[in-house]
Amino acid sequence: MQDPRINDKREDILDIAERLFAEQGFEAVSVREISREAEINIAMISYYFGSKEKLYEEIIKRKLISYKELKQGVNAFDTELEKLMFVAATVTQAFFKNRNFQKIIFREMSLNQRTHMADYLIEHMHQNFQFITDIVKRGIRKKEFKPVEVELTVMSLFAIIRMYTTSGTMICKITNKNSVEDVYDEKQRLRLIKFLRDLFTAHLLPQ
Amino acid sequence: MQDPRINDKREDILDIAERLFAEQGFEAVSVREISREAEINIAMISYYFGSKEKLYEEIIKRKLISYKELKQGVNAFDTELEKLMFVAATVTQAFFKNRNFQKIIFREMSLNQRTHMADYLIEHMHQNFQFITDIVKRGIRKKEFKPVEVELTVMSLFAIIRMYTTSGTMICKITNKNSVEDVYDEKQRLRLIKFLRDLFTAHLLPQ
DNA sequence: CAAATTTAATTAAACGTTTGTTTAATTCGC
DNA sequence: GCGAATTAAACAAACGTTTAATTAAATTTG
Repeated sequence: MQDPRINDKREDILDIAERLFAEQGFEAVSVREISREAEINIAMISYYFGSKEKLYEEIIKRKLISYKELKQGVNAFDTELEKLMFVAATVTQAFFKNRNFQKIIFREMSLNQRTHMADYLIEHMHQNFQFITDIVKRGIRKKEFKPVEVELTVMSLFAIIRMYTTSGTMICKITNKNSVEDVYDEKQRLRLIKFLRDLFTAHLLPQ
Repeated sequence: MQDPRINDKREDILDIAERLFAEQGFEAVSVREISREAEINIAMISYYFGSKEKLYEEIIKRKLISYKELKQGVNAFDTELEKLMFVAATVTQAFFKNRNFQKIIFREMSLNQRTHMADYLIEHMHQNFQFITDIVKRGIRKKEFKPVEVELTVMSLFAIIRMYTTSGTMICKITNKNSVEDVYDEKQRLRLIKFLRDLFTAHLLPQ
């Protein structure tokens, strides 16, 4: 908490390294490449973060969503469907905003490397899951929802948002967009949210 | 095509390397680890495959589904919904059977490494996408389906199967299974297929 | 306030490992 | 005894990290 510019520089390194890790994966990115891109001496990475792996862990932990606001946010809604749709919109927004980060997270969770990190992420994800699962279960109990497969339903919600978020080049090709950026503009975000609303409304509501 | 045992040994190496690449990612696996696990001399990898990267490419290309059978298979069905469900079941089966392979594929597609390989995979995936997209479009034209967002619908189908296939430890935890293997037994496969049927039936059919 | 001193930030160079690949010698099957 | 399969050893290059020296900034002192 000294010179604020020092923390700025630290944040710069974190941002640049995050991008590189998202593009290439942890092992494929060398500390030399990070230092080159961030225009710092290679020794500064050990100096700031201790090691390449600790830098990686800091990148991950700094952005893990605190679902506190989300949990408070849902209270504003009456029906479980509206709560669920609020969650879908919030998660979509967060994923759109931090696409590089999400790439790292989901790649890390699919690896058997750095198992303590994977365990940590799975535990975090599990809690979010549980929170949304409870909404759906409550909806079923109140007969607002059909008696669907709860776990698969919630998993599907994440799966769709995740795939859209992390498969930019693929979706770019499918939807005949010129640039990957076009896949993630405001219009497309709202389009995805509307789609999720339609899909899960048909799936959950009776008739 | 000489001594069949030689090809067996080659296949062994491909299988073992596939597992390692799926677990750890391309860069994290060393040729020494592959040779140790396969109980061969390290030089044999260059001897058989030329290089680590060519070994990797061979692992990928040998299992890319030929969608010929799939395209012929759908002809046995009358309605577009039944065709789509046949595709869903077939893809699920294939993904369940080759989980390690699918992990590699989707990780590779999310990386900006080995861009020619990623481009190749995206092109392949695009064709499969197109095939399924056509089914949905035909269903809409015939008024068998509601006028849904076609691309997002097809993407969702893949997204769900993919997430289920590649997030074993996660799903294991959510569903309170003891072992990851339990997530991928016959019963669970049928459960997932039934879920997909319910979800997309509600999404696609009028009312 | 300026000089002296301490602390922090930054650097170039070197460290010991590990990497993928190659070489040259040897073993094997026919 | 000849060609293919297999081996141990060596290769240069790249890796993450550390060192020791230097510059910059902050603090203390007279």
